Amino acid sequence: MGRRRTVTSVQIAREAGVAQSTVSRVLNGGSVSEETRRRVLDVVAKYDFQPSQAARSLVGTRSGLIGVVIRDLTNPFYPVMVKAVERVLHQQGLRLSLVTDVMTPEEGLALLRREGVDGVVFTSAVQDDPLAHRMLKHDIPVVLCHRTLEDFPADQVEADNATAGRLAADHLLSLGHRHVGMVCGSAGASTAQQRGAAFRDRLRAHGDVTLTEVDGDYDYATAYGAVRTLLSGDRRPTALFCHNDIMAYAALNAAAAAGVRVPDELSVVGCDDVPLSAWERIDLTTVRQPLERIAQVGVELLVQRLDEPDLPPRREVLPVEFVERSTTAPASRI
Amino acid sequence: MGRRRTVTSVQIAREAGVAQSTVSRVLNGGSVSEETRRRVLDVVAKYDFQPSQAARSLVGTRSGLIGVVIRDLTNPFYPVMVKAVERVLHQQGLRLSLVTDVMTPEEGLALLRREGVDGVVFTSAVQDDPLAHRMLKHDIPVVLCHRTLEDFPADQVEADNATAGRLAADHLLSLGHRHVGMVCGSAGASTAQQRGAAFRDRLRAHGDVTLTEVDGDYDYATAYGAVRTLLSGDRRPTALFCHNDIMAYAALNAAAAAGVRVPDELSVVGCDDVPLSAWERIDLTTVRQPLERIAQVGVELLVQRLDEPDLPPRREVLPVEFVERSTTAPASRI
DNA sequence: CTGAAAGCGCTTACAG
DNA sequence: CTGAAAGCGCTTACAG
Repeated sequence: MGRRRTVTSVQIAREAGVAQSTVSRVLNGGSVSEETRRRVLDVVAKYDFQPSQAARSLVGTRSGLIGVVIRDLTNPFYPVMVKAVERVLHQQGLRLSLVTDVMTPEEGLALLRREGVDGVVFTSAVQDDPLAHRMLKHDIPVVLCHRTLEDFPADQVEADNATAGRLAADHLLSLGHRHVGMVCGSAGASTAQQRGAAFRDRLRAHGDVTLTEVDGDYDYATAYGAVRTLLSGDRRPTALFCHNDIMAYAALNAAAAAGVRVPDELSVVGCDDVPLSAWERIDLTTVRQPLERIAQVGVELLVQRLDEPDLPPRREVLPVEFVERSTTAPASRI
Repeated sequence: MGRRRTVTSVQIAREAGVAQSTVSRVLNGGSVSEETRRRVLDVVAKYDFQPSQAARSLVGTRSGLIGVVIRDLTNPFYPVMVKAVERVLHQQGLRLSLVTDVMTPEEGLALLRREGVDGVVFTSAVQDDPLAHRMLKHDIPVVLCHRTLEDFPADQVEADNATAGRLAADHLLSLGHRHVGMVCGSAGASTAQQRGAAFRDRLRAHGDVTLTEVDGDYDYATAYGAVRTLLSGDRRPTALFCHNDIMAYAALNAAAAAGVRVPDELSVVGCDDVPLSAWERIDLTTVRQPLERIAQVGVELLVQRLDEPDLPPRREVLPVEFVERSTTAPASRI
């Protein structure tokens, strides 16, 4: 109880025999004589003085805090994303304020505003995203990473999801699959829309292919259930395109539970290429998304915007890459 | 550029026709007449006013921020831990400030001090942990979750790791394994020490068993390499106890890469029981650690200590549970 | 119950 | 180059 005794710049100043404003100038790179600087820094070092971030952001124009909005941290996709974002932020001297699904969007918005974040990185925006629109309304810079929104006046970075869907379709078609299933991501997610549309178009253009779509909501349990149902039906597909890796893992596991052999009886293609996918026990054929790059470009766009708020909104689309592993095989094997 | 125009309590006060201190009282539950309260809350609602956290923590005695120190977020163990901690903190109205391996311990310490965290949750302390000791020296309350330290005057919560090691040993012994390998966690980690010692003791007590130990450093890549080497040697063990699940996955994958069949040629036991372990493609025999409980008890201990800093340090040990799945089998099968 | 005032620890013009 | 002073947006005694 009572406040912890912390050294302040006033005490540093007193001990160094200078004004408090001089300490501030030394720490923030103002013009100070070499001797004064040395004297102050000695005292700073002696106490390992750290200026209060609260005081700084109260008086300054920046808090140095960036909100990072994700969904479920236990979905293997997000740790990779958060880590990449965190790394870039840290290089820029910025701190991260995490908003996840342990709170409601309203609570998240309130927290981010109270904390006075300089900007927000969204990684899982959905159409009509309540949080994203309201941040913008509050005049807080926003960048959409990974998932994007139509007619949303903010910077956006995404993978070339249309190509991802097309590559997946071409691969399965070339293996001779003619009865195909698609495990879709959340309806409001741009990634699901783009990947799904491109995949669908490609099959349609090819002709002579049956496509069955089920909803996996980008969620392991949902996808697991959907695939089990799909596999127990009488018109079982010979191949599955899943809109992300986590749902592909669900498909792999559901197939195992149903006694359906992969890839002999069922081919599975994912999307993202999370590190797990390269494990021998998984070894998932998938489309790699440049996650590190997306995070890096996203944070860079945001940081630029902090300096120039009136820049027109920019959109970056980053290339994907097909990664063939062992969960796909020719349809003829059956 | 220029500060964003944010509504402040002064403006709320002006519009409600009261003093600024009255707004503060309404928001913090001071004594205010029903009518005044209503008038203020109307204006607060109109602007969706959020009091500045920076100002609050500058003047108040608490920042409401709790540091959470982990290592690598992409190790599947930590997202589960962080999520559990975050959930409990959020229930308590506290915010989390994440420190990971994207920064050095020194940088982490500096950040946590600048931010004025009320306390810190450590999830991966090691003996002589530089950060943990220095936090305490700076008089900041600390709780050690999951991993603990000898002679460290702070609250600590951990699983019953000795029992975990014993259960793993008993299981493998009862299956008839007499040439056993152990993939150890980081030398400085209490979990590795306790699990390792109990496992070792049990084998020694049984007698007639060869134990080969390798270092996996609680790291996927390190464990993978160590197991590959172990499996290519001439005295290949028939069973492996890995000090955590992530290293067990590495063992499973290394075995697959080496063409060693699990469980027929090699039994593998992990420790932790992360959600991944239940996947059909993994289906790992392991010892479950009550992660949610550890997080919850840890945060509770910390929150109590914020109110009563002079409480003697407490230590909680939570029970583990053996989970038999399909990565273990009798040694006689070979 | 309510208001005026002090003060938290800084940054940033403003003088000198 | 350096110091004195204002002020960021709150909470918390202190009067009334």
